[in-house]
Amino acid sequence: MDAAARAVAEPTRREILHLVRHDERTVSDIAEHFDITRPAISQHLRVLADAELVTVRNEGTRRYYRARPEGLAELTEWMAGFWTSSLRSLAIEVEREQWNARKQQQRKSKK
Amino acid sequence: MDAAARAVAEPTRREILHLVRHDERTVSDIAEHFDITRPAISQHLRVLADAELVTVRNEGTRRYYRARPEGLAELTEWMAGFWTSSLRSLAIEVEREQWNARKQQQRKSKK
DNA sequence: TCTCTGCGTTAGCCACTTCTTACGTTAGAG
DNA sequence: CTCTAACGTAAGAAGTGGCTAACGCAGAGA
Repeated sequence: MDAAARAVAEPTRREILHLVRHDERTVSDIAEHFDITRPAISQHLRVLADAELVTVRNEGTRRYYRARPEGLAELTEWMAGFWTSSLRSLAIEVEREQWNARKQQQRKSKK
Repeated sequence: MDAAARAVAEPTRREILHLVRHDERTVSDIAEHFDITRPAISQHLRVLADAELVTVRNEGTRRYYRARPEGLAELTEWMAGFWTSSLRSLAIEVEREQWNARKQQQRKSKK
């Protein structure tokens, strides 16, 4: 969750998420919408992928990125539940689990 | 909006927000919960205040900080509205449930 | 008045982030 | 096999962010 929050904090990454929120796009396609170079976009996509906010599909030499709805839903839900004390421990636990899951490079079962 | 997203990206600031989410607290009071110095807390509070996520009340030499619910609500709503309409309504539903739970001041765990 | 408390601000340092340039890799075309 | 397109990655520069130490300032009390 910490990774997702930091990923969304970047304006460029938010624009990228908005671009791939419905359709999948290649890296070059995404890069055309910005003034920065393609490698910079690749690095942003890596951050988004580590935060599990996007998924990738390989097709030949091309890589199609797409927003991962579950990750975004988790982030939104965490945001909404930030205020209630009853959900505090839950949020912390989820954050810890996802941190461990990321370190172990394994997929976590979603709610 | 951009300021709010950046403010929440910091773990320390999220903890601060959590501390003042219900009761107002002084800077020294907040600083006692962390290992960092009081000026560092002041700087974090300034970021949160600039993002309009907290409000201040002066009383003598003391400054009481408190979370500003509207600020977080805007952030949550923006997050929810970032994607598809289906996810949006889901997130709003969750938010409404938790708002009701908070109003009831009950400690029961909710979904 | 003088002193103390509570807090904000500044300067400087260190760590992290973001970007570009250059290079390495893989898959398909010819 | 050679060439090219579409990537990822490494390395370094430049910028940003968070922290501490030191200082400044206003309010309360003796």
